[in-house]
Amino acid sequence: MPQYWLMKSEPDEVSIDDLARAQGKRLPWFGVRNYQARNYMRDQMRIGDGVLFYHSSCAEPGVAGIASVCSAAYADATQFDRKSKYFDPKSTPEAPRWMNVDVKLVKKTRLLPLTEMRDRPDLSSMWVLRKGNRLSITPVTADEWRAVTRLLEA
DNA sequence: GCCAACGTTGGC
DNA sequence: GCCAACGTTGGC
Repeated sequence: MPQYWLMKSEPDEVSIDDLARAQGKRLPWFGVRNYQARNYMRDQMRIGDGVLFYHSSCAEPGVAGIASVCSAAYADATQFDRKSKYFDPKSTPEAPRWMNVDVKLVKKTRLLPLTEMRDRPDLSSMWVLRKGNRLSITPVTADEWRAVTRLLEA
C-alpha cells in the first residue's frame, strides 16, 4: 500500500516547474531542517509514495502538482556546503543530521489554492489546513488523496 | 510588514 | 528537566 504525503516548497526556491525542468524530472528534497519532517522521510517514506507538491510562502499558496517518492532517504548534501543557507556546522559526514529523499514529477496540475481547499468539507481533515500548522511534510490519508486528485483534474 | 503559532536554545 | 527568550514559518 502506498502512502501519501504533502510536501511544501517555496516556489521562489524550487517550484513545480523547476521539478519539470530537472534532469529526469527528479530532484532531492533538500533543506528540511525539522526533525519531525526529517523522520517522515527517513523512517516512513517508501519509493512510489504519492506526493502533493505544495507551493508555500508565495502569492498563491496551494497544491501545484503531483510527484512521487523515488529514492530512499540519504544525507542531505546542503548541510555540508558552507555556502548554502542550509549549512549545518554541527553535522558531520560520519553522523549526518539531515536526510532527504528524491522526488519525481508525476504531473503538473492546475493550482489548487489553499483558499479552495479550506472551502471543501472533504478536505477539512487535512493536516496542512490545521490552525498554526508549520510542518513542511505531512501525511495525507488515502481519502484525502482521492479528494485532492479529483479536484486537481476538475 | 504583521503577527500567531510553535520549535529550538540555553541558563538555571 | 523547566521554561523564558528567541527564531522561524507562512498566511494574510
